[in-house]
Amino acid sequence: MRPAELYELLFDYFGPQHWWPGDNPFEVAIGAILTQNTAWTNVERAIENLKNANMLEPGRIATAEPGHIQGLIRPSGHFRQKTGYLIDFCRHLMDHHGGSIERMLDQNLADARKELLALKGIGPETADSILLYAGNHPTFVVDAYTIRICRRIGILDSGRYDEVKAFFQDNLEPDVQLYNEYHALFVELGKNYCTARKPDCAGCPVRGHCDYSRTLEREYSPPRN
DNA sequence: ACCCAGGTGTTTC
DNA sequence: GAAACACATGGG
Repeated sequence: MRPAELYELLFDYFGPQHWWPGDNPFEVAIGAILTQNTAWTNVERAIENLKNANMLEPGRIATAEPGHIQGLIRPSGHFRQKTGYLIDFCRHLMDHHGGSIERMLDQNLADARKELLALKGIGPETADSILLYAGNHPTFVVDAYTIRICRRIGILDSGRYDEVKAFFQDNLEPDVQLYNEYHALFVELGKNYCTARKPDCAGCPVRGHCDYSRTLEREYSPPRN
């Protein structure tokens, strides 16, 4: 099965996903950091707390007391670590882009990506999420679901981020809306069917294409706690 | 009481 | 390089 066929299958089954939830590019970026290894419902609480405290602004977070931010984003988990990430990110925006994430992302894709990856707490997936969902750049987002599902289906063997990303970008047109839906559909499929360590194939839209039993012994899982 | 969640950084072979 | 571990809350 090719990437374009898989997309069609998933889209026909799940429909449009309307990602990314968020009122503006800055909120999307904050959400991308907060959702690292964390359920989205917990991130919603954290973002709501930031809004209610009138702290969802680059200038506010950049100069905030860490303890203040920690208390607000506590529900999203890893809250001390993520507080540092948020403050560093916002200071960078203030120091280099006048506090405007739009300005930061309004440059060519490669340069913007490199700049994001240089920040502490922003790895490849978070960088690509921000570029795609906040900056409308055509960059394919890879996550643990993407890797696990592709290996089970057997359309891909590598578990390395850059190789998986390249596989999709080499086999699809660089289309922002396509990449947007595709990643969201992988997450939806992963949450509902291709769960970690369990087949759970009843009703799965890729049932019949899946090679779970063969790949079980070298199943991909994210880092354990 | 487990296991997991829209990862990343650090340490250690 | 690649594994292994820390980071942490909330839901199933």
